[in-house]
Amino acid sequence: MGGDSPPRRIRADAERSTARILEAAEAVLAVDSAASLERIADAAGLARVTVHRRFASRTALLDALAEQLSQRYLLGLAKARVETAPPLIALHRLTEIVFDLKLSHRFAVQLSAAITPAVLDGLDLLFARLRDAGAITAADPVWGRQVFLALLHEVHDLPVGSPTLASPGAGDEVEAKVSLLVRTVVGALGGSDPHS
Amino acid sequence: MGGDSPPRRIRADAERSTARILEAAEAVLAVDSAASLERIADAAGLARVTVHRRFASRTALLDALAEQLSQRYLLGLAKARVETAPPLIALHRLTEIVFDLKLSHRFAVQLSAAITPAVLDGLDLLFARLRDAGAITAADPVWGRQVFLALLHEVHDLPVGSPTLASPGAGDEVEAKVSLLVRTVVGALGGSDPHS
DNA sequence: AACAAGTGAAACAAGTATGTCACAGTTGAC
DNA sequence: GTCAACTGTGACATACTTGTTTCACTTGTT
Repeated sequence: MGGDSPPRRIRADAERSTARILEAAEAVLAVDSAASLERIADAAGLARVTVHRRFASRTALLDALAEQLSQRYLLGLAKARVETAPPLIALHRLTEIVFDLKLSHRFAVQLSAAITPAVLDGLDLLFARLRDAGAITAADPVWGRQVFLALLHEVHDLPVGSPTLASPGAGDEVEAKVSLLVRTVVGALGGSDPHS
Repeated sequence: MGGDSPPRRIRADAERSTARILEAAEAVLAVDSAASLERIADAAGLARVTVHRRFASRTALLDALAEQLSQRYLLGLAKARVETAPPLIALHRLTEIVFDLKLSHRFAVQLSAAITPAVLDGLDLLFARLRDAGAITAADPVWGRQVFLALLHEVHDLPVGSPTLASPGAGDEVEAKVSLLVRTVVGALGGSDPHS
């Protein structure tokens, strides 16, 4: 009784729509996590029906979004060479990469499904390596991970004029934030200040 | 043309209902910030109509809740003697008090109206005093306040079995969390470890 | 005891969000 | 160019939430 799945080709058109919907959803939901599908569709420049055609339900859209964010985190962990690079360097690089994603981390974390076990494992490994290298004294990598994620938000949407970011030279804005985060996290976890 | 406000006595009955509704709202909204008034009414053991009688609208309920939380924070700041006590002691005491409130801080902060300017000022004063006393090196009290609030969440709902909380003796559970928070915040803000 | 205040049940109205459908027109793939 | 896939418009059904009103009943206050 096997009805063959009809040979439904997916047009390049449709795939672009899917991408635009996900993009719009990320932006809109970051501001208001209860935003309607209509507002997401508007932001994507598409009709609401199209959203329903690409995603069976609101939940399906949320799931797809979580999956996408999760993939980005995993890619970031890989690019930062969390497993092999000197852990302090990896932490610095990972922060840079995550900032570059420019996604709303507050939303990403709130969307618990985006932080998959694999992502957690990667982060835990990083903080275990930081501990083993003596960069921090906090024994529990889970605690390190939580502190990192919590402070990530705060640093990320820190107003640009903040005195806290005042860098000596007319340095890079992002670089200042990354340095602040690394310094703060390491300090919070009982490390000696890795200052120059 | 001044119509006297009708001499409407407020029965003790009604005041209890109001309190129960606020209590239930705090608990329910902490889990799901978009929970319906019906679910709040159920949690309060009252009918939905009664909620509407005590609070003109959903917004009015939210406002009242924010007001209540704000008052608790202010009382906590006063009891911790943020303005006069040695700042490190005040930080420790304030953390204890806020934990005792047992309210969902994640929700309280999300409910931005609860953190009124007066509360912010109190916190900023505390971190300015910590800086002046040399307990921390972070110059910007605003940054200190943000770090404090962010880490407050993490420490507050830390699982009890966490290795991070392992205290030498069979010490107080809350005391361990308070110490961890103070240590972490001070470290994050560049203070020398106030360890024994 | 008397009266005002409070409550629950039930019904109602209005608004909004989700999800589906049919139809006509457009666009990509071969 | 042909056909299937894709899209927008408009309409529809359903469900949920907020807010109001009426009525009968209970409870606090004096």
